[in-house]
Amino acid sequence: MAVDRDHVLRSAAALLTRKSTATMDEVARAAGISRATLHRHFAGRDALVRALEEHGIAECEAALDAARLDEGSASDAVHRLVREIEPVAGLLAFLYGENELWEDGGGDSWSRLDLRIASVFVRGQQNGEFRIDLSPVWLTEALYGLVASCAWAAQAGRVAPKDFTHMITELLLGGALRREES
Amino acid sequence: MAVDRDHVLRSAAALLTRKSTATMDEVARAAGISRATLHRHFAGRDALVRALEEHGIAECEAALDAARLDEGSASDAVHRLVREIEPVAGLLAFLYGENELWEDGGGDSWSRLDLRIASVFVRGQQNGEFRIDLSPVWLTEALYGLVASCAWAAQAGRVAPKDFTHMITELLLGGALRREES
DNA sequence: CTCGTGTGAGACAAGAATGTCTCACACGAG
DNA sequence: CTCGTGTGAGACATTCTTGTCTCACACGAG
Repeated sequence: MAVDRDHVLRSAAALLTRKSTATMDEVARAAGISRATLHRHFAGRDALVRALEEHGIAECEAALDAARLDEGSASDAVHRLVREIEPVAGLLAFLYGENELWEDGGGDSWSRLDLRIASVFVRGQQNGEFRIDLSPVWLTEALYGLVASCAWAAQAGRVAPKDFTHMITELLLGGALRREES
Repeated sequence: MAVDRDHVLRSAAALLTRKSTATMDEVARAAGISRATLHRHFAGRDALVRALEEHGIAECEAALDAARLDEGSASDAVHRLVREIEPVAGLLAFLYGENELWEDGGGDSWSRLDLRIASVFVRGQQNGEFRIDLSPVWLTEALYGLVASCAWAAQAGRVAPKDFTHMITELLLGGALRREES
């Protein structure tokens, strides 16, 4: 009978992404529980958002670990990264849009994630895989943006969720231009 | 002595992008006016957000007009599009993150914008400029995502605003991979 | 069955945000 | 100068949200 904390957090992220001013009552109903129960698990709105942040960070770190970013070519690493991120894309999209979190502490965790992702692009540039006129910081931000866009578009039914990895990696790595070679 | 409506809307967008739960009082102070004056110009929070949406749509339509999307190659059209969008990127980023707008009416205006942008990608695919395994819908969404990412990153000082057009168009069209040719 | 745990529903007060109002004041036009 | 307009500051009631509490009930373990 215990509430599924993970399910609550995912529902909250999905709802708050669409409607950032949603009340605790709306969050509770979206998760299929009562406001009282939501309050039993999260002291308040702040606590909920902070839990959302911590949960998102933990999931992303796990995804980065699973992606083994240091192995193989940088391109393959990006592929694995996007594939591992897909399950938590909704969470990441919410957190990425919630810029206020980055200001009041907790930014260290995000910096660490940023650094790990950016290092893949650095590696790709150093070994000649990636072009050097686009900074690793920008490529990292762009990855976030594409993941969030794809998550939102999929949630809205505008794109097929099954193409998540393909759409993001192909665009991020290869761009929209048609290539004669390869 | 009249309040600069455009300035108020831009301030509001910039603030609400960072802190979506900001109070009317905070919005007013961010714009350098009193809450009373803000209320004289926008009946309430809903009215403010709706005005923000209408203003954003109008600016984007103007940007699309100025970009002359039907002329020249599709690549050049995308370049012009991004360049014209830059001044309203902050506004667009806010509206893109505020998905709740798309649900309760007004979605028609956005659909029209979507269609105009997507048609550029359709044209590019038809004349062989763009690859056909990435749908125009996705490319449109990706463009939004990249514009929003770049606007946020620039606002946070993580990337140089002057590279706005270059970073977005190069990544969107060419991707991150290094190319031997050309 | 009986008990303990966890939940839903709802009441309640405290607090915050909103919307409206009044008043004083600065400014420009005449 | 005098007037009209638009603004800032603040008071005020209303509404919404929040946080806490109580009570009844469903469920599983024993």
